[in-house]
Amino acid sequence: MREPTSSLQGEIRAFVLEKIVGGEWAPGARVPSETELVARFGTSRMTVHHALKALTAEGYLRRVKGLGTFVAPPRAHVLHARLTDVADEITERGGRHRTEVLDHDVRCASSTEAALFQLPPGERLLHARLLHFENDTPLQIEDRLIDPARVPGVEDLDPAAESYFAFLMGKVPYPAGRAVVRAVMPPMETRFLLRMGPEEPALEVERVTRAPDGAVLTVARLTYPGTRYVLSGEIAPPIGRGPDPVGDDE
Amino acid sequence: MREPTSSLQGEIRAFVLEKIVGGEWAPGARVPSETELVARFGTSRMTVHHALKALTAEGYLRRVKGLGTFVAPPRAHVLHARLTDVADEITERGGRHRTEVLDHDVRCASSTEAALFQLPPGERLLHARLLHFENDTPLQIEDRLIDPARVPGVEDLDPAAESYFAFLMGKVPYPAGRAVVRAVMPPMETRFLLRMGPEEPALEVERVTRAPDGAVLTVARLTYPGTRYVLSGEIAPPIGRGPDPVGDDE
DNA sequence: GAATCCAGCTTGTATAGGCAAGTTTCAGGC
DNA sequence: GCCTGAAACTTGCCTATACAAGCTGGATTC
Repeated sequence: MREPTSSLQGEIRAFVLEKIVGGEWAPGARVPSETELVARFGTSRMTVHHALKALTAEGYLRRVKGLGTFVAPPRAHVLHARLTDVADEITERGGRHRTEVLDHDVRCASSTEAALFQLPPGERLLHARLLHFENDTPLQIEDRLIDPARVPGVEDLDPAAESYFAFLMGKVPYPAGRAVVRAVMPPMETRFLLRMGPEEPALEVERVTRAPDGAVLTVARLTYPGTRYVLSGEIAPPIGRGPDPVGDDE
Repeated sequence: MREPTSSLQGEIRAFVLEKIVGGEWAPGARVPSETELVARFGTSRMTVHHALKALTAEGYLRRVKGLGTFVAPPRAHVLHARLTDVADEITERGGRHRTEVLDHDVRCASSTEAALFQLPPGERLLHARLLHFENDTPLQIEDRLIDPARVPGVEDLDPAAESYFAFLMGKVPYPAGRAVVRAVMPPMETRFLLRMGPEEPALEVERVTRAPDGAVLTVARLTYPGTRYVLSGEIAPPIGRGPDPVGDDE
């Protein structure tokens, strides 16, 4: 992470960050107060304040009104793994992507499906099952349910032409949600479709996508052959999001 | 995500964020300039400026000097999965944790290991293989290599008493690194140790942890029984980190 | 001794002004 | 038409000041 020291804020930021990641200031330790840093760097308090506030938002510091600034205790690391469109992923590494539609219908929600979507049972749900190929080798089975009432126009979409991922991204650019990653032994049909070996496990990513208001838009189960796909990402300390990053414990 | 409108910055932030996540302002669209928002909210420019800057750091906006402020194009979603200490994870959900040491020795690095650590071959490496139990049921095999030259005191650690994760966290609180998650069919010995079923796959997390200066500190391979463990996390748009969050493409 | 209050520290927030630096646009001169 | 340059706009950054709100510790008072 390169640190621009071109600005005064950047200088203060680099100074504090270096002490933290270098271990000189241990987690929980007191950081010099704003006025002390003002004296050290000869800047105005606002400049110091904004440098420290930025580091707080990034999870390195913890500030308590009336008390002072402290090095945040890192209790966990976070894996940041990109969940991209499988079509993008394939074309990005120079492959050829093709979609085969296995199932595509509108059904009435079963009781479990209705509970998942927090809808009354019997509500209409769009269901699609797609097989994604990379250079004519199957790479992913996408099993997806969508609430068509919340995603207008999705019923007219041709999944072979435009992916649901891209379509939903266009409709709801900033969704929330959860995902679960597991290792499974898939059923015979899946093994056959993905041309998997007799002992080969599958990596399964199941994700629930919600609109900003909390309503479930879509539930997707993505199945990959274990020998042909891995999930990878960067590791970093947790990042604060929004103006109220603390207030969880203690 | 609750939004405090108690402050003027919070009001402006909520106003802009609501337009973005609500889809009213599409990705790439122009956001009112600072002076326009000043006129609308009747605040000083700095107040508007800091509200917009915070949203930029969180990845919602993109600002170009001389041009204006725009809604950031969300190109991918990111899975934020916490990688915690198994011991913490188990005790947090009320379980009893116990560690069994399978292997614990100092060896000379093989050529592949040396390449992994970017060290000359034959350098001393600490190797440990641990079996973690939750209520006497095996949950994880931890296979770990550590560079003792970079982690002083690690050779005196008793892995059954304190986890390497916690020890390393104390030594290098803010590490960097990468992790890979895959589904595998583990060898016989692993299946036996983890008491896995005959057809049960395993979830494997392999992570490389580096010091802030880039040197590899430790490589860990964590193996879980597929039916007893899943990796889960929140999904959110990518977050900018540091003062230079863009500058990658276009 | 115990409770109270206040001074002195801390951070949070907002204001008003200024200058720098980048982009666009359009008028003017060639 | 083409190039040039200035004006007008944008964001980036810094300063100086002010007040609010929260915590701590010590002096005061009971």
